[in-house]
Amino acid sequence: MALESLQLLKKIQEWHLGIDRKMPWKETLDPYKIWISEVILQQTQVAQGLKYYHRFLAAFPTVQALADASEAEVMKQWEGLGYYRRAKNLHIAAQQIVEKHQGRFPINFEDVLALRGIGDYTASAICSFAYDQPYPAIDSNVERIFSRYFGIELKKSSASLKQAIKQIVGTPFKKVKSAGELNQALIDFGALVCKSKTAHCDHCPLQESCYAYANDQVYNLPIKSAKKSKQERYFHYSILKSENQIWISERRASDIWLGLHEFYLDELATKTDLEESKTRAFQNIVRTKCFRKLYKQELTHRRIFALFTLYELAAVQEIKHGSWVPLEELNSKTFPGVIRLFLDENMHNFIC
DNA sequence: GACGCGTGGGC
DNA sequence: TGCCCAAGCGT
Repeated sequence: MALESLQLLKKIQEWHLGIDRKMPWKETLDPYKIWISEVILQQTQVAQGLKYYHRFLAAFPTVQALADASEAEVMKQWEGLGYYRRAKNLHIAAQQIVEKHQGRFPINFEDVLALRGIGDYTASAICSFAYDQPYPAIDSNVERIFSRYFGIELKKSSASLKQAIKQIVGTPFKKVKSAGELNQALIDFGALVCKSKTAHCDHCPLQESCYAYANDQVYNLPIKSAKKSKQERYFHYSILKSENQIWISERRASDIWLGLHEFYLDELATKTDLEESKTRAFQNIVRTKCFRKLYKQELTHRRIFALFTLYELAAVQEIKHGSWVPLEELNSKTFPGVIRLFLDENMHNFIC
């Protein structure tokens, strides 16, 4: 028999008393720092985000500092973390805060939710952690706990599952002492006990009343959506070099790697096309160097293959949608993983 | 509601 | 190895 929701929440809070999961953003009530941590942690593991959290706050200690920075500086701090729209949106939201809230992070839930890149989860997390407002922060950890415990057969990440959980916890959430601590307890419980792939049912305090455990459904809940096949894409990059400058452009379309830089790109239809791709006819080519290695980068829904060719040109020439930058400045630009890897391995060869 | 968006780690 | 997943959001 399942516990009443208030009892369930109290059990999880009780469990949390014995947990010591130290993280820097737990040590502060500064909504700015909490905001940055929450955005970094969107779809990102703590171990991966920790370094970026410290670096980002050192570079931009306040909302005002972030708003005043250039987009390029913000992107550079985010390089390697992925989901680059998050960085762009942080920058936009900082400017929203300066314009609409005099640079002070808003306190009202609706005002927080209105900021770019902040959805229901992040607004709830910030308002409960920083201000102790009674909003349940329903992330994938929390979905998993309730879906399993009560046997809610709804799809992971679906609005219906979130709504069902809100129904269950809405009233009890207002009765517990600290909403922030409760949200933290739920997230930690999902991350440490009711885990996705290796749940620790053996020492779970809720085992005896858990629906999924009793019915052997732990790994079937919440319902997973059907996996899509991974599409492959084939990029041939021409690195144009002249007078010790390199031509780069910024990715602007609604595509992967928004806001990151790249070299002159030809996208090809097939892997054979890429492997057999000929050198290109740029003007005034002095020398051509083909790098034979086929680079590969796995994204969640894509597999990128990339080949690189270096062209030394007699003179800098105007090419649309990009600009020439000194070779020494290349490392200060922001590149996707596969280009960064290529540069790290080959940049010393650029000196002809 | 479905899809696209990155990277690193676990098994 | 290949596949799944991780403190989601915007379109």
